[in-house]
Amino acid sequence: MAEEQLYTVTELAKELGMTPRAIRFYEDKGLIAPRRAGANRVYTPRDRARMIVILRGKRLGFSLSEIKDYIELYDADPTQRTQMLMLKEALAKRREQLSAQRAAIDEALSELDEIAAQTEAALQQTNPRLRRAS
Amino acid sequence: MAEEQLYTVTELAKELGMTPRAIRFYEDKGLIAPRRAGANRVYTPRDRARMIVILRGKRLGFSLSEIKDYIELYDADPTQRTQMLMLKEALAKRREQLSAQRAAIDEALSELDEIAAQTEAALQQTNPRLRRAS
DNA sequence: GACGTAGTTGACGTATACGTCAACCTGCTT
DNA sequence: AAGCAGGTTGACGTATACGTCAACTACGTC
Repeated sequence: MAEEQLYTVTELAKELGMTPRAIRFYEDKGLIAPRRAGANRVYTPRDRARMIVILRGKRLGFSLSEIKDYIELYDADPTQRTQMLMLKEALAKRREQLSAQRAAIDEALSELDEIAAQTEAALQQTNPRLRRAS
Repeated sequence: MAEEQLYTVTELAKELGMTPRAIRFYEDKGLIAPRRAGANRVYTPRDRARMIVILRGKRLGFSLSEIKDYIELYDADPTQRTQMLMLKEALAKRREQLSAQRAAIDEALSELDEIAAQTEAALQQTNPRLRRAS
């Protein structure tokens, strides 16, 4: 049996580029439940993998409670079709949201450019060098 | 002299698709300061125009305090070059942020699609119809 | 045995943009 | 006079994801 690497909160946090506080917070929210050595949290590679999944969820813009829901489904049975289908649906939904956000940003960008152009034009009017040059 | 249209909070709110509470909130934050008739707020077309500028700022993703700052600059003197230049800079900066957000969303989208593909593949494995068909 | 390091819990703070009361005032109408 | 619509302020609540602090415990060391 290969010895499993074990981590403390601080170690795991450092490895994953997060703070111990955040990890404990996720535990409070029921996203992860490490074993204990006395009162101290002890994380296994499995826990580490789980944290990575959580972080990926965050990157994708899911809220902690959404992440929790999907992790729980997965915990129940990773091979269940129903759960896969739900995941697919959730992904599609999130895709929609992201696309919408993207579109909103694009709109904001063009409105912003418009304003910038107007500002630029106004600047030309008052530009001391150009006032005579034109 | 044409009679200036005057609005109550509720009227202005309705016209601009917002709530009276929001308008009062902006006032608290120093973004707008309507006249009063006794204790009641009275908005002029100028105030209305100002609110529209505020709303545009929000659409562009500026925070209320940022909006306040730029409105104040504009109040000081709308034709000052310096202020125009500062505005231009702020717009450019915001443009950066938005582009970055857009890029982040694009990344999230492809990561999401990747996961969806994996999920799909896993589904194929367990799909009762396809298990024999293939 | 005092000390430093690390860990624990619980409580409170932070930021943003309002929503939701509650209690009160006011003018106008019936 | 009574009532209603609509306005006012102030205080507290909401949601999210932690940060910060305080007070305490446990462990190994010198």
